[in-house]
Amino acid sequence: MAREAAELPPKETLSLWIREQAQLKALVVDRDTEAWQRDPGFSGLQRVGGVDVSFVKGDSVSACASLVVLSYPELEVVYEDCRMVSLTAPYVSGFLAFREVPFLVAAVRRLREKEPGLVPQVLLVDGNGLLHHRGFGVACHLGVLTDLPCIGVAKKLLQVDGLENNTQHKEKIGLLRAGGDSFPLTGGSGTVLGMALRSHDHSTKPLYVSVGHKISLEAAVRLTRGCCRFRIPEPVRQADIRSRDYIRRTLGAPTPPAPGQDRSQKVQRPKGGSEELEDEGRPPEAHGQGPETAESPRHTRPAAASVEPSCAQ
DNA sequence: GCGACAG
DNA sequence: ATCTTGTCGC
Repeated sequence: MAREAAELPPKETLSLWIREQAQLKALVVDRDTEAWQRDPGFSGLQRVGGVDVSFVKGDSVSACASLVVLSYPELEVVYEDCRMVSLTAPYVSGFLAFREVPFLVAAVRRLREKEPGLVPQVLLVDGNGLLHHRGFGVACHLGVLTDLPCIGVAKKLLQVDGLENNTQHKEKIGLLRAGGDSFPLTGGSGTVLGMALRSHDHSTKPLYVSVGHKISLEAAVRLTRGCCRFRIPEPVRQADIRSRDYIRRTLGAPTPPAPGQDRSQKVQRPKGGSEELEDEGRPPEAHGQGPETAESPRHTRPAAASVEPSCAQ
């Protein structure tokens, strides 16, 4: 039952969110902190993570949050965690993290508990880092809350601080000749907020890379490039593919019955009729079931009186 | 009224 | 984010 789109938050909520972003932003580290980041070939880097959230078609609440870990430099998936979640916050440009990040933090926590040896050394995040209205995009947010190095990888330019996807910008894109070519995205303040990167020889549309946490912009761009078999970096791409697949497999049985819990969430299975093309009857497996929900409405809780990272490495 | 708007 | 399979091209 597709719940209705969450309404735009009241302005008090937005001001709380802005305050929380400002407090957490003070904790961002925008330089290399790990030895492998300085190495030309990233020697010492073995695991790169990717996160993504995919949505159910007619439903603005149900989604699948996924975390994958790939080996480096082989870029083979060595860990996958997909989980259905119930989003509470609506999408508001500039506040993406408040919608998605609680579930991504939870995924990282599960990984730390179950497979500490597979915790990634860096996370590629679908969205921006410092390239953001207030310099604190989802990649920064997730980085601070997990204390993991994070890179923001956006597919579209966030037009902020004077940055515009205008004719001049498109001209610069046209000058990107080969995979790895890039140019800086300089905000009105003169600060370099990120880089436009041609991630692949056969890709015209650039990626917009920015620092999330505990990595320099130079290393962030170089690593993003090093993760691209196609336009989208493999960790993010795999997280996206697998979360979508998970949703497809879950659609036929939206409410996985947890043993011992007969919370009848009324979900009508497709009737005998030819309502829908069924996938191969693949029972929900591997990971936990039951939509999880972000704890109590964020907007009712006072902004972080304490701004400590919830997970320390 | 019109344009902008990461995912 | 999502709506959508096959098809054309390198």
